[in-house]
Amino acid sequence: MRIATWNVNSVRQRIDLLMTWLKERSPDIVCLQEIKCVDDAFPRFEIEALGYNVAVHGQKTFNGVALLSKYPFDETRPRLAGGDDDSHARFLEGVVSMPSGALRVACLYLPNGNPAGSDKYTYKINWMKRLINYTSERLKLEEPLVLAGDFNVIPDARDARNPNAWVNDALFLPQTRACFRELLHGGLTDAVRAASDAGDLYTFWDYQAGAWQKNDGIRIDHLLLSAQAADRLTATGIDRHVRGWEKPSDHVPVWIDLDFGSSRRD
DNA sequence: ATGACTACTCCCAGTAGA
Repeated sequence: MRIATWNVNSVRQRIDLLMTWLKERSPDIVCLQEIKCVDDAFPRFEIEALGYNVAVHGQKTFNGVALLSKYPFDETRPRLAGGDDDSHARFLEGVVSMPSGALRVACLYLPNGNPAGSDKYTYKINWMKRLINYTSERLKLEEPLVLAGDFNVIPDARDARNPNAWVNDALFLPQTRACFRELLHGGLTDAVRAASDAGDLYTFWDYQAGAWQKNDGIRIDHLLLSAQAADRLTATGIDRHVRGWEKPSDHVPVWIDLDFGSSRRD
């Protein structure tokens, strides 16, 4: 079972690269962020033709998330609990059935939060608290659970090529990192970090100032696993070569393999 | 260095991203 996350920065601009990458990496479940379109404008038929079930939670212009799955969804649910006045399309949960039981995947696009000290930062921190509450509820189910998406959090100095450039940024402020640690301490494993202590595991390079050419990257796209998922982890990967393709997103896909004992990659 | 680049939008200068 291969599960991937990718912030595509407009699915309509990225559809050709998305199709190429789906064929190359053949993930079973994909979490997409920043699709930047309403549900009806999502290129669902092309993706369905590759054998995926598609669930979309979009909005006009900004944000928007989607789930693709080769396994049929038992359930999909948009929106993160606790935000009655939150109109941003940033969260979509899906459940599929494995022989051993349910597998739950939450696709999320956590707010950027810049500039620090603004209403946007307050919104980010409140959103993280809602995510912590959601996680503590779901962990009670004692199921395989994967939180996958663009967290807009640099967890640690080794997750940035130039950490000093980010010290006043909403992605790296102490309060942001404290919320992320609280999320992990609730019982989640950062899959990429479970597999490697290396630096240079970046998932985002800015379009500006030659960031890609200088490898001035940060690691902000994550897959966080419940114990029942982490016990099945066999591989992780970051498809950084996709950043070098023509007309790339500024983020690249990140993926994990989970062993459920009977699917095609186990 | 008030920058740089990309994508969006009642179409094109302003907003957002990170």
